[in-house]
Amino acid sequence: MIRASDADETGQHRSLLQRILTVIDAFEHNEWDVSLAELTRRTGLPKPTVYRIARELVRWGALERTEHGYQLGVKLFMLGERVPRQAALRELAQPFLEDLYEATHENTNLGVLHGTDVLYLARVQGHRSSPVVLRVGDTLPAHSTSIGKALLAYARREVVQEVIDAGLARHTARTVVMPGMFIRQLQGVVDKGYAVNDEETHTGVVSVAAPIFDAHDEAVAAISVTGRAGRIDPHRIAPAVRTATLAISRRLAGQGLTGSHETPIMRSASG
Amino acid sequence: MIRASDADETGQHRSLLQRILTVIDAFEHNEWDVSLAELTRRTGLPKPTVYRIARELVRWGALERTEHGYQLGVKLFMLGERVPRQAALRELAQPFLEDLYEATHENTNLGVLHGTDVLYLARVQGHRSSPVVLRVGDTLPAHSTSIGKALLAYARREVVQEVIDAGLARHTARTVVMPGMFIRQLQGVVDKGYAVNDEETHTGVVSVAAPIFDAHDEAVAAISVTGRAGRIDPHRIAPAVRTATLAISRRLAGQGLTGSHETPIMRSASG
DNA sequence: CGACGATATTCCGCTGGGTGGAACGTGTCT
DNA sequence: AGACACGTTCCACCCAGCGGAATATCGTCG
Repeated sequence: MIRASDADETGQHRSLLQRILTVIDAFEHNEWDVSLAELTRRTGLPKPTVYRIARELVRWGALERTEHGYQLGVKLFMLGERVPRQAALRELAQPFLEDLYEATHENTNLGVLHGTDVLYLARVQGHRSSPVVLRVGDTLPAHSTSIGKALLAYARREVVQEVIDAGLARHTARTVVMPGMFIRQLQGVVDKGYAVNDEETHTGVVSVAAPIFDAHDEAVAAISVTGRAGRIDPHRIAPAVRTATLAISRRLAGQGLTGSHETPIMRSASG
Repeated sequence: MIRASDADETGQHRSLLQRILTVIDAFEHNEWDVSLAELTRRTGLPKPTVYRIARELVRWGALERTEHGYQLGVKLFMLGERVPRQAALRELAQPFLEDLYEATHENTNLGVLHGTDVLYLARVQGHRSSPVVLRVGDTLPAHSTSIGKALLAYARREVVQEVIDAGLARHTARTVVMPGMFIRQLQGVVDKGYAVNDEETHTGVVSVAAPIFDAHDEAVAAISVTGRAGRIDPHRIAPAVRTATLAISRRLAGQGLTGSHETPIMRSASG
């Protein structure tokens, strides 16, 4: 049996740190009142243990007490905003997202690759936005989003292979699920300079994305505009998206923001 | 002496949990390459301890390895976006922030009270924004910001007293530092329905804010528009801000979002 | 080139912080 | 009142975590 004796798989939590993280991880998106008993159930940890950990986390601010339980605390929000790469990209891209929104009045998004998914870092959302519930911090499969395709088109082969190996899961009738077709699409993205999502994630929703390059010409993020099929024409909007991403790329290169690590942008004055 | 015998003050870290949090807390805003030695210094913890904790946190994703050290990891960003109250308010307010930005082309902000400070939850920032560096997740003293005054004007007496007790620190020549004057200003806010910051935080920067009320008529957040003094007239913009906050308040009440705790907004379908 | 200083990483025997089963207190059903 | 579920406290056991010290690694001097 390959099954190691560690016996984590099912939720064996050796170290305290593991347990703490398990507790925090037990909270789903936007849950506002998880009881201690519920946490005990989800984590599989003994009740007193969860109780103590939760109490300490509350003291720190990572959790907050609610009427009948706990919720994630404001401290985590503040910490999340400190994460350097995310913060830097967001800050740089935001004005351009605004421009795009103002020009199109459709949702505009900023996303990066995170494994085989797209992680959304920022989003400009108006009143009559598309029906899709998509929050900053959420992830979607890379192969069925315009941002994902825009990034994969310029990514290393292994990354693309990883996505294909993970399986091109079908979400709608139009989702591209054949590896050959998918790779051909990515080549098309390089040719045109932008990627289109034609109802491949949600029926009735289309989007167009273009990549942002850093100083090393690596595609580190992408911007997309999303809207209802029929109401917007991705190919007509594409030039605007490209204009924005080119501008951002230029700034990024100027500031020296590099690839996945080492982010010398906005370093403190001590440098 | 009030000083408890706990002996935390200087950095006595009894429990492992304390230590972990100390390590995470050691990261400042947007730091992208903190060495292990530096963390050791900041936390005051033994080197091997910091090393082990950092390694585990990297495994989990709360930290990431960089060329010569660590930075806060994407996992924290994702967690931060899960925090229910912040996420709910942001999502609700964002379209209106966009409206205000489009109408004024000045920075628009969403903030809440956090102790005696204002915590900024969202921000719409254009190209020719004011010179003030203000990031989402940052805090500023409540008494010298328009959002802070808008919220304090409707807050309970104790909260206002707390701010005054903390000291009305002077930031510019125009900062209101006299308690009596300050309280009179807050009464003026209630009369007019909006609060103005007239170069009280940064010279040359003015702003105007109005509060957002929940179903219990508690002021839970506020929206502001910020711009260079002379270029914008707070009193002229105020009606637009108020229109936005009234609309948000109505939606908030409709969804039943309540005060500081228990946030039934967007609860999962199980409810 | 070798010595030095600063850093990252590993080692290992000791110990006290964390553990979790059990008991207790409280609120809410039928 | 009894039954149940939940939050909270207790306490004796014990192993996870500790941290001083040793080792490895790197860059930078004289």
